[in-house]
Amino acid sequence: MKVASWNLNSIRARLERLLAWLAAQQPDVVCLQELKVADDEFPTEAVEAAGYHAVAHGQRTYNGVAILSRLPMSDIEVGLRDGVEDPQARLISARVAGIRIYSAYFPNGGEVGSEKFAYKLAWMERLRAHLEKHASAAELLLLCGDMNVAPDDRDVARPAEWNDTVLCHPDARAALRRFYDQGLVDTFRLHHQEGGFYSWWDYRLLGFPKNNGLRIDHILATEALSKRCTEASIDREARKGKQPSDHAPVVATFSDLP
DNA sequence: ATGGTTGCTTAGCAA
Repeated sequence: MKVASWNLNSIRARLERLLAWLAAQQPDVVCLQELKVADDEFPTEAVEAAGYHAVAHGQRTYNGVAILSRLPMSDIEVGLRDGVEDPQARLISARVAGIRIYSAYFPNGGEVGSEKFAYKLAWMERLRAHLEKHASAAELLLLCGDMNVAPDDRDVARPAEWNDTVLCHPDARAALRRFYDQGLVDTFRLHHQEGGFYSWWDYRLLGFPKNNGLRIDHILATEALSKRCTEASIDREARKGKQPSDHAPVVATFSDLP
């Protein structure tokens, strides 16, 4: 089973790119983030014509997450459902072939010390608590998404420029490590201990031509699933060309699954 | 370098 995660930065602006990528790469499951459309504007027909079921949790202008799957999905869950009043559409999950798969768009966090940064850290802790409650260590589970955290300096082209930002701040990295401590494995790191691989390049800094990138999009797997992860990669090619998303798709392949 | 670009929505916000 080939699973991907991709922050599209608007599914409306990126639909043709998405369809071309699905046709070329043939993933079985794709977790999407930053749809920026309400559910009634999600391009369900185009995705189904490409051979994928789709479930989405969107909102107008901001955020929005979805899962595309060639296999049927069941037990759809939307949001954190922890009693906190939160209108931001950042989480959806579905069961596919016996695996619970989450598509998550972690808050960016704005500036260190801001309200947004506090919300980011709180949201990460809410998600961790949700997984602790709903996902046992033995369960087959994937947490995929734009996590807006580069795990360590290997994942940052220019650490000195980024270490004081919300993407690399020690508190953000510590919050991400708590997912690892809970038994989730970074599938990309599993196969690539060396640095120099990135999934996001800032439009503003002209980051892609300078390769001033960070690895902030991740596919985390429970230990049982991680043992079946045969390869992991980042499709840097998909960041090239006209009107790209600022993110590249990240991919992980699992054996002994449909 | 407190810069720069992109998308959504329509001048300003978010990333």
